[in-house]
Amino acid sequence: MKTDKDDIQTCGYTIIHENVVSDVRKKMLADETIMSLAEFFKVFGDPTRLNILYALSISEMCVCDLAALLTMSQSAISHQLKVLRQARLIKYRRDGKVIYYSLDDDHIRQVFAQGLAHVNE
Amino acid sequence: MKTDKDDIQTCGYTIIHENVVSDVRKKMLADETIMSLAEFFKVFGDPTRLNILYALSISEMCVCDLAALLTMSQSAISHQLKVLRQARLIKYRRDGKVIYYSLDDDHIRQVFAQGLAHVNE
DNA sequence: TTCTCATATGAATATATGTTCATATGTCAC
DNA sequence: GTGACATATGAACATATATTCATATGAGAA
Repeated sequence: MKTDKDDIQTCGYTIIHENVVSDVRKKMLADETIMSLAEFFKVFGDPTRLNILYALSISEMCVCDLAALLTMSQSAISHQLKVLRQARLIKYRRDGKVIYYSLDDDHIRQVFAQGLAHVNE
Repeated sequence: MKTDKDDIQTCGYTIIHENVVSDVRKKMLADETIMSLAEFFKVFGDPTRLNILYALSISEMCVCDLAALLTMSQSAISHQLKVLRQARLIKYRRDGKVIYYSLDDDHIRQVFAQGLAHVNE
């Protein structure tokens, strides 16, 4: 029967605390869950998208309004809106030629709040 | 005195709803705040860092333990730990040759919870 | 239909980012 | 001091990503 010592190499994978590692391993999140979480937070990791989300948390807006507000090209805004749509964070409605975007997730404001709590600590 | 119509061009910056835009503009976050927020969330936007943070939310761990747990190189883990340190999300203590990392932010678990709420909806 | 305008999207480009590899640092044991 | 080991770090590389540019789509007006 092998002892702990036998497993210790150069830290190619020295498990210094086997019990801790195996214990934590049991409680880790599933890979897909981690992946989904990372995708979710990645969306918040860009200033443009944060600005869009924050603006939409104040009022429904059309693409042109957002472009004017953020002084960015319509194309850039549209591309980011697509990302936000795919993340199921925003929804839209069409009125003639104009498309109005708004938030489609209840957690967004809370996520903002928690981020701000960290930033303003 | 110019009317709204005068401002409408090709949408190079057509402000379709001037009142909405000026109204929202007043309530927007400061640029630095948005930047800090983006930096904060960007840290959560990577599976490796999420795994590390989640593991540390269960137990304090050393670098080798984390490498073994996540089946990644010590170097890769160290680099990500540096990112997490710079984001002030983790702290460490030294015990001989071993360095133990742990969470250094109370919001982390809540941020996880909110992310999971979105993912599991 | 044809024109205009609001929006969407594909391709290209520049920049950011995660991992690896090699090496450096720091601590303990001898 | 020297050697072993845990960790840190700089450079290189490959991949991801945000914006721009050009163009396409879709809807109302004439």
